[in-house]
Amino acid sequence: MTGLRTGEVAETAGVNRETLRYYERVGLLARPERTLGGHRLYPPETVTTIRVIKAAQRLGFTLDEVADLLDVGTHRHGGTSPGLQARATTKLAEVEAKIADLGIIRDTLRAALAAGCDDLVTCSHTPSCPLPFAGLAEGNNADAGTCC
Amino acid sequence: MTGLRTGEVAETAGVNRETLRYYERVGLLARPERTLGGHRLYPPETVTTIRVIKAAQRLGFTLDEVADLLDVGTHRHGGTSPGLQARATTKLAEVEAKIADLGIIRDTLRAALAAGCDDLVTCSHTPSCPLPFAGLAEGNNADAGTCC
DNA sequence: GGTAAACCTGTACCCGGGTACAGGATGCAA
DNA sequence: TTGCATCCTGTACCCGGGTACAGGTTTACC
Repeated sequence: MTGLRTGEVAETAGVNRETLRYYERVGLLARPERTLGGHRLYPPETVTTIRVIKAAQRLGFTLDEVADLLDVGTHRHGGTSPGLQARATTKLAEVEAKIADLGIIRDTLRAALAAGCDDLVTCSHTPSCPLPFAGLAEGNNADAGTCC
Repeated sequence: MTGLRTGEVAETAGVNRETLRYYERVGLLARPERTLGGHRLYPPETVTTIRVIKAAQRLGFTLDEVADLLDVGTHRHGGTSPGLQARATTKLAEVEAKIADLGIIRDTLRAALAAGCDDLVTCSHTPSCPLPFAGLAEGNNADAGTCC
């Protein structure tokens, strides 16, 4: 009847105690044994599971996806859902897209700094402004040249 | 007593009508004039304001920050808060940090794919596994050996 | 056997950025 | 004047990922 208690697991894994309850609630952690008095007794590998969850989360997976991934690991008999390799490939594409997107944003911010923009509303009327006020088709033409 | 009505502004600016009410609620849009019956009558520049908001949002600013930026533009007399240049500099650093972070994640996913990981739980017990189950923020990149 | 720390439960709340009603009132054209 | 589109208000809900009580047990140690 050994096992780790909530506080021990939480501290070892570096998460809040409430987080353990939360993970149990949403099905990420199996319901552990209990003492006679009702206190949770976690098997030691729970700490590993939580680290796995946190690592996957850090890779960009949502908790729902992590739950699927853990299921894949534990009872992958039917093979109905794609495995980690397939999901990682998908996720990699997402991450790369996000990086590209942020690259554009970074370049835009740099351009705004270089152009000396200091007032969004003025900029939005200035044709030479690098900020992407997409589709300001009509509207009055302000002076060209230096922005804002 | 002319002006654009909610639906016109929403459609022209490409947002939901409810979003206008929401922006008004949180102080991003000034409360517009009303008809005698209580319908909102927006000045035409509201469309521009909304586009500015959306553009700033896309650059990574939160709505709170956008509100500040718009205030800076309209009554920047006291000069108590930093201007767009300063904020953009800060935001640029944040974006660059996020890009770097995602780069690590991308590399990790690639390593996991290269190593053939297909089971998180097994991986977590395998010393050669490239997945970062222990230390996350330290930027440890593993080489792709065979895993799992 | 006393006391303090740890634990239990349920419920509500937080963040940001909106969206979705329901039930009335207005605006505008025919 | 009628009919329908549009608009009004307030309130509640959504997403993800937790956090924070309050009020009551249980466990551990001395």
